[in-house]
Amino acid sequence: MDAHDPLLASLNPEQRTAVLALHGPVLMVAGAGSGKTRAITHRIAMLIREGVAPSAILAVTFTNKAAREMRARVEQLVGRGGVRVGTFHGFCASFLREEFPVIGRSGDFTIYDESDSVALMKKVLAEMKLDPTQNRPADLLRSIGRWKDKFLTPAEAVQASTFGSEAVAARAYVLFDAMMLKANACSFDDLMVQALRLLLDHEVVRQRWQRRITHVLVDEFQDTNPIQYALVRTLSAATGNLCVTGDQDQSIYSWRGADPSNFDNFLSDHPTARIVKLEQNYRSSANILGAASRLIAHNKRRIPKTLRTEAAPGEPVRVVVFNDDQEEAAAVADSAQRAVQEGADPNEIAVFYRTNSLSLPVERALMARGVRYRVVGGLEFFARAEVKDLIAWLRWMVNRQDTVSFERIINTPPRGLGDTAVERMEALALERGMALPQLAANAAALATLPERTRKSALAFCKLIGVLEASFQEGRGVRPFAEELLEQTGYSGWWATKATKAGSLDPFGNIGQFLTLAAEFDSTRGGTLADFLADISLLTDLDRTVDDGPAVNLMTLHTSKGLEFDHVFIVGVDYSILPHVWAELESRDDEEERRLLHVGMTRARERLVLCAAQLRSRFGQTVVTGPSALLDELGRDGVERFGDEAPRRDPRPFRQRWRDADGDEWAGIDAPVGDDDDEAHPLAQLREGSRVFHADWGCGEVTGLRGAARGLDRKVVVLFDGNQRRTLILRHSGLTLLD
DNA sequence: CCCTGCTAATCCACG
DNA sequence: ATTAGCAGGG
Repeated sequence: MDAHDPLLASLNPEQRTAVLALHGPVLMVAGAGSGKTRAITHRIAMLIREGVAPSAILAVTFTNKAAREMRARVEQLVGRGGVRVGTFHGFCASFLREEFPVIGRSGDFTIYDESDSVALMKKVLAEMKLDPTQNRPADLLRSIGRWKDKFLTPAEAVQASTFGSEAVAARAYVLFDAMMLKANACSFDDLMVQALRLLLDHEVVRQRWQRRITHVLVDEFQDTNPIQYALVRTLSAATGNLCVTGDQDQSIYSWRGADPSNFDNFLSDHPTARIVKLEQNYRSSANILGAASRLIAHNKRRIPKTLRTEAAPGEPVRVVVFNDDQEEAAAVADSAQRAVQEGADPNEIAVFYRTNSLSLPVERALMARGVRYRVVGGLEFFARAEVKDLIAWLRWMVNRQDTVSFERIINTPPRGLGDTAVERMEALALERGMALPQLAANAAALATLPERTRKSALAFCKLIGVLEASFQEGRGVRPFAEELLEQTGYSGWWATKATKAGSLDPFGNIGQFLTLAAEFDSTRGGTLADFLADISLLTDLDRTVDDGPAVNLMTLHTSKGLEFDHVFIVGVDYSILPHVWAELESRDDEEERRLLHVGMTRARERLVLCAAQLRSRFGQTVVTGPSALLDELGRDGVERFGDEAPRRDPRPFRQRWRDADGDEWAGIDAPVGDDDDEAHPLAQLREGSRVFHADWGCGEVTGLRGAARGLDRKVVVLFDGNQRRTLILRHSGLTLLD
């Protein structure tokens, strides 16, 4: 091959092999920072140069962001677009929008996110007459999700589950899916389940897509679940042109059904597959790579792999243990600020953490120093009430069967159609054999309602008429959204409400949403349904416009696939990493180790790992201390500060205890026997007792709360001077005055 | 029917 | 520490 070929010149021999293996099954094992994206994009460019139509190439990435980057790089290489690059969810959504009519469903379905699904699950529970506190909707949805990951139908799940809570979940699954169908909605899991079912059950569809797509590439293959693998396997079955890329050491999504044994399945399904290994690391300093490699070597179930580097050792990896999370946050913020002052690009600085809640102290510390930052990922924006309201209105305009959205908007803003009114309308709808939304849009049918309800319902009905009249496809999403905000009276209502709640900029999020709509109108364009399908699959990560230089904050999971010059990882604490819940789910620590490994290998030049002895949790301070994983980094090229303390004994942090009354509660230590506590002077404290506190003075106990017993209860005190405080009795420092 | 104030639950990760 | 959900008064 020609070494001067621009598509090959910049590649090492391993990468060239990957690029040149154009047809047939290929497994690319690519360690962190080994130039995998480069190999994939050059491979796509090569395919196009060899005459494959761009639209016949499907590249599946893990995030929208990765998809955008890959698309841009391919376009830059070949000078033209058209390659199908997207996430599994994105591909399936557009597939279903086109193919649902084959089975008589509308392509204008609504994609339900987690909170929408919870709302629907609550209706399911109501129908089943189950108590939502006993059967938590989110738990049921998780069970259903696991069945869906395994491609089990509701009927099959019922058959497979005889045991108590599992049987309840299976019955909920049956009803939930029926209601989803009625609402013409799909959950994130459904997108893949329905797409695969269509492909498998309908030969016409299958052949259409197998002809349409001749080459399939999958990135982050270690994080695919069985359904996703079945999807790409089916799509590529006719040609066998399936190229998967991944690294088992970066498998961090087993909790959503990802199955690393897909690697083995791929090889047994494709015996002729070519295996290419990329083991040259181009990203990190030798010290960073060394520490990360020593860490991951502690995993037992792993094919040993060694990443090479030609980089200099660089500065040492630093491990710092602080007294508490405040100190930790302050130190990280100081260090980031100093780096910026010394000329570093803030965009090249990142702070990672295991759980989203850990971002808060860091955010405050950065804010206090005036350092600009952005929180990457998450759903904060799309979870805002006003954004959800507006989306619900738009959704319902497209899909009148969407009950979850309907119930959100029927009385938003308030128009006298509260719970009782809606119940009455539901009853009437049932009587008339109509769907509720249908009824709401039908003036004649509403005539029999009681005076007040009827008036409100008719007004709503009229409003729908006005909105329908002003809705014209092609005029753009933004103008319609603006009109909707006015016609429904939402703008005025929200302004008063938000101002009362103390918001300085009540239209901030709505404005951002409108900008998003305007962007859609001016770039991609399309119907309102297209727009809704797009934004349903977006996270805040994708909404981030170029907002200038800022330090990046994100979870370790979100960091996958990214790289930064400076990386700080906070909260490498006992009970946080490995996270205790991972233990409770009887998952071993290997995935948690991989998670830290992923975070570490994002760093190019500078890596700092932080832990704290004390950390605030639910507003209270708990003892944590450095994680045992920090011992596995070795000494070579690693500098430690404040990390001499012995590790805590590995007792699960969230140990469950049962008290004398049989009530279960969670805590660090075993409950102190009631016998000991009985003797304590505060044990006599009752509602109405007079008490004294060193900081707050005298006061009166107005209540005792919480599931705990004895001195572990919370006590509410109204101090003289009208200050109300809630304290844990044992640590309250109160003196009983009576 | 709407608003207020109190209570209980929350925080493991993602599209 | 924050917030969603609920009971009781206007």
